[in-house]
Formats: sequence, structure tokens, C-alpha cells
Amino acid sequence: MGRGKIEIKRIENSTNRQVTFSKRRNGIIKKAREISILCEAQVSVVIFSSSGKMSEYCSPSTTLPKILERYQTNSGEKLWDAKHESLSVEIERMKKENDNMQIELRHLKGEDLNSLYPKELIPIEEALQIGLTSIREKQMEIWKMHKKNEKLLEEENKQLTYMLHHYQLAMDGSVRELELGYKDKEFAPQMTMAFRVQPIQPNLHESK
Amino acid sequence: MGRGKIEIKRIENSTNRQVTFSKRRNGIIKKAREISILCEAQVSVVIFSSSGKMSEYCSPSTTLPKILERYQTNSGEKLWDAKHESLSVEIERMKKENDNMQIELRHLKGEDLNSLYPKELIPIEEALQIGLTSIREKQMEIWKMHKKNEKLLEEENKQLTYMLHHYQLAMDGSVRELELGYKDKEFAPQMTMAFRVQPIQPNLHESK
DNA sequence: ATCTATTGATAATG
DNA sequence: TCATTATCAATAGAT
Repeated sequence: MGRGKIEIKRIENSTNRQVTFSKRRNGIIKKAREISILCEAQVSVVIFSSSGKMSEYCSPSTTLPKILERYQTNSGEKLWDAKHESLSVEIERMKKENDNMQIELRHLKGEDLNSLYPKELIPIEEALQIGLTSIREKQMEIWKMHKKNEKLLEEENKQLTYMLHHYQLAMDGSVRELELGYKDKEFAPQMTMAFRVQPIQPNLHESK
Repeated sequence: MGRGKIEIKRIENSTNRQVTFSKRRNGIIKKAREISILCEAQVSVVIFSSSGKMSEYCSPSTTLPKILERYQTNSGEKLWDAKHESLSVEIERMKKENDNMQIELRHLKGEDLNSLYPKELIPIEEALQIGLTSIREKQMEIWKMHKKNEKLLEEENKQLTYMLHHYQLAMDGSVRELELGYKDKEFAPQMTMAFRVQPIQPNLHESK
């Protein structure tokens, strides 16, 4: 149909090809719309041009996903289920892993022990023993840290008390000097600064 | 095109509709094939007749899943990703659950304790203590069962020994009677049968 | 894009 | 469903 018959093979002229694509694409979509209406058919057409431009048609009575769903049940072909399958396998794998851990946890917590053979109790007991030892070591470690911290604070306290004492002596001196008529009031504060100590900041959470 | 123009609206005559469907479906698929070849287009056509019969065409250079993949990236529409997403969410959820259990297990085994606050050590210690108590109770229970079993076996032994003793006495009697000329040899075995006891069959795995 | 000669598709019919 | 064919629709090539 046209000014001449054309062979059905790739159109070499790029412009011609592009033009023919446009015309025929419109034709196909028009036909798809017509058969949808005339025959109550459900039609889906998806067309990509060689340049990558997409065109589509879908019967108004449906949607592409619905058509594809129907396609799958009808053809038995998997369009996207293949992708889903790998995910389902992954879920199955994790579920098993989950169950195993759940069971292990329950056993460690002393539950469901009847489902075990007597022999199987031994490694669990050992694990618990090791866990308990570790926990208690950790607690001991923390307790020691607290203790050490206390000691440091006590020492700091002692030092501060000592400083304070000197400061008071100095103040008393200043007051006396003031009373005696000394004019230079700058010395006393400078001296107290010299006695100041670095605050100790032990960190109880250093392990976190 | 045909012996008369037709209006584009539902064909009421069912037979006509069916025939027209067939013809036009072939026409569309032919056109799809042609544009594929002429213009290097990628085309997918899926048609369902009103009676549910499916026809499809897909360019030879591709497959329907590939076209749909391209459709999705091109249109941004989700064809199957909704399902895909829900599965991904499920996987994510399980992964988190998994991780939590993994951590709990490690803590119970005395690992990674540095990642905990001192306060958090206490419930773990308690859980371990409870677990250990349960395990040991279970072991004690099993031990008692063994013990009980032993006792039963011992008793059975004693009984059997007693029976054996009687049997031997009876045999001795028979022999003596035989020596004294008694003819009735049937009595002795019958007496031993009367002494037989039921075997005791304790089941050490009764808890499994 | 638009035009139009020509081929292609198909409605009606058998 | 299949074949025929008159008629309309699509479109190739030109503008």
C-alpha cells in the first residue's frame, strides 16, 4: 500500500526508516484500539523504536499488569517470577537460619531441653559456663575500673583540700597584709591560679 | 476496507465479532512483524479475545521480559516491582531479626561484651544463670533416671538369680529322680516356665 | 506535515 | 473455518 510495494526487510535509509516507523506505529496502535472496541478484546502493545523511543497501547478495560498477569497464567511462562523466585529462596534460607538461632537461643535459656539428647546438653552447659565466666570477668573489670576511679577521685579530693588550705592561708595573709597597709592586691589571685590542678576525668564508659 | 465501511463500536453479532477478531488479530501481528523488520523496532503484542484465547507477538531480537524490563525503566511504572518490593521488605525485616539474634547469641556466649553498657550485663548474667540451672536440672533428672534404671536392673538381676537357683534345684531334683528311675521327664521344663519373669525395659530416651 | 497513487486489509458473502 | 472479492484503509514516495 503506497506508491510502490516494498520488500519486508530493513529499510537502509535512516530517514525513511524513521518516517515509516512513525506511520506504521500509529497504524498498529490504531488497529489495536479498533480491535479492542470492535471485538471486546484486551490488547497490549509496546513498541520501542530503534532509537529507543517507547510507544504503548493498552485496552481501556484493563491495565498492562493485569494483562501480564493473565499472560503468565495463560502461557505458564514466567515473566517476573524468576526474579521473585531468587528472593523467595533467600527468604527461605534466612527463615531456616532464623529458626536455628531461635532454637539455639531457647536452649541456652534453658527452654525446650526435652527435645535434646542427653549428650547434646553438655556443649550447651559448657557454652553457658563460658558465657557466665566472660560476663563475670567483664563485671569484675568494670568493678575494678570503678574502684580505680574512686581512688583517683579521692586523691584529687585530697589534693584539692590541700590547695584549698594553702589558698585560705594565702587569703589570710592577704587580709593581714591589707590590714598592715600593703597596696599590691594582684599577687594573691595569681598565686591561687598557680595552685590549680588539672581536673581528672575518668571515663566509666571507655569500653563503649 | 471491505465490502462496506463499519463503525468502530462493539460488533453485536457474536459470530461476526469472532471472525473479525481473527482477521484483525492476524493483521495486527503481521504489522507488528513488519515494523520489527522494516524499522528494527522491538515490539510486543499481547491480545486476549473476549472468549479468553490469547495471542502474542514479540520481536525476534528480544523477549517479553526484556521488553517489560525496558518498559519499566522507560515509563517509571511498576509492573511487578510492587511484589518485588514486598519481598525485599520481608528480607530486610528478617535480616534485622537475624542480626539481633546473632548479637544476643554472641552476648550469651560471652562475646562482644564491650559493646554493652554495664547495666546491660545484668540481665544477660541472669539469663545465663537460669539457663545453666535448667541445664543442670535436666542433667540431674537424667542422672536420676539412669540411677533408677540401674536399680530396676539390679532387682531384675536378683530375681533372675533367684529363679536360676530354683531352676537348678529343680534340675538337680529331676536328675536325682531320673537316677531314681522316674520316667516322667515333662515336669521339670514346665516348672521352669512358671518361674519366668517379665523382662523390664526401661527407656532412657523417654523424654525424646 | 500533507498529498495521493498504490498496495494491503478486511467485511460481506459463499 | 476457508476462499473470494469488492471496498475501504494504510501508507510509500513525493512535495
